[in-house]
Amino acid sequence: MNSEFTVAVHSLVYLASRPDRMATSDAIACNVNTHPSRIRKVMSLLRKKGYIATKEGIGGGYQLGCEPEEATLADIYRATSIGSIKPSWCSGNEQGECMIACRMAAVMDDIFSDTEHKMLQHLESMTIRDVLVRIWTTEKQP
Amino acid sequence: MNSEFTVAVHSLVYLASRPDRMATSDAIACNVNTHPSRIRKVMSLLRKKGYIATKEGIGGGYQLGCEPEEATLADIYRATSIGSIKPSWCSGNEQGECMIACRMAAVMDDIFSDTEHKMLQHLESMTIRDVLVRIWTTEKQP
DNA sequence: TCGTACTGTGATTATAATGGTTACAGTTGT
DNA sequence: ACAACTGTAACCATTATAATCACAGTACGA
Repeated sequence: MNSEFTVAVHSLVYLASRPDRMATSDAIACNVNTHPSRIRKVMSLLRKKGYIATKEGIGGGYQLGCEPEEATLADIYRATSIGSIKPSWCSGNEQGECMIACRMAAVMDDIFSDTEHKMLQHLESMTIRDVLVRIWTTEKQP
Repeated sequence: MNSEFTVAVHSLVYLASRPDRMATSDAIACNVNTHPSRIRKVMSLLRKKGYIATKEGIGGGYQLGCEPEEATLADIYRATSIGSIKPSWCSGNEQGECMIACRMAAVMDDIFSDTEHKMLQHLESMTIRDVLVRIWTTEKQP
């Protein structure tokens, strides 16, 4: 899982928590604890999938483009991190003679793909609203 | 998922494919396509969990310490990659005033932990033997 | 018992991935 | 026109990853 997912979920939860469901990249970045430019990049991904509406120019910023109880973590994962379960390094050698060396990468690909699918099924069960509720009900660590 | 998992699975499948279920780190490294030293490090993790027996000295090497149909990918994941689903970067600020900034990291930790658990349930259903069979039955890409 | 072929592990280096930062063009309300 | 925003690309710093090196320890066999 890459950290764009974390940034995306945090940003959406933050927006969902605001009365007008709006904020600038500066305000979000400050809450997420990263750079506004990074927020804008992630928001750009979310906008393409309709989870965010943007308003440029003065008084602009980002607004939630969906209901918090409708956006699932699976949606967010698909928008920001699809494929990230698979490590970039691959074993074996496609051109070799040995069947194992030659086919392992493809078999592992399938396994990662199946595993990601299972993971998505799980993420499907959690929404942005659920995350917000978890925050409200989690005891602050002493 | 980190690539130690890939190395571990590949190595075990390779061993399982050999008549005597033995090989040196050099032979495994050559098949996996990495450095023998890396293989030895991963084998070290697997040995601690009993999936591998090692024999030092001349004529030594690694031998499968389990039945291929008993070692699940979940076992291998636990031995090599536990926790790797969680990105190293965390959002928010634990010391802050804002509930969201303050608690998001902990909530995301829980989510990652639950998700990893689901992933393990899935990996539980596949064994080293299954991976070997997949390799034997997968058509080589043209 | 010495030499060779192994493993075990720490240290170092090279490379790739990640996150932070800057820069600047485009947009919009005042 | 200008100030306050977003959109994106480019670049730099840091971190993570994989490769490599180094060398001590072990075991077999001549």
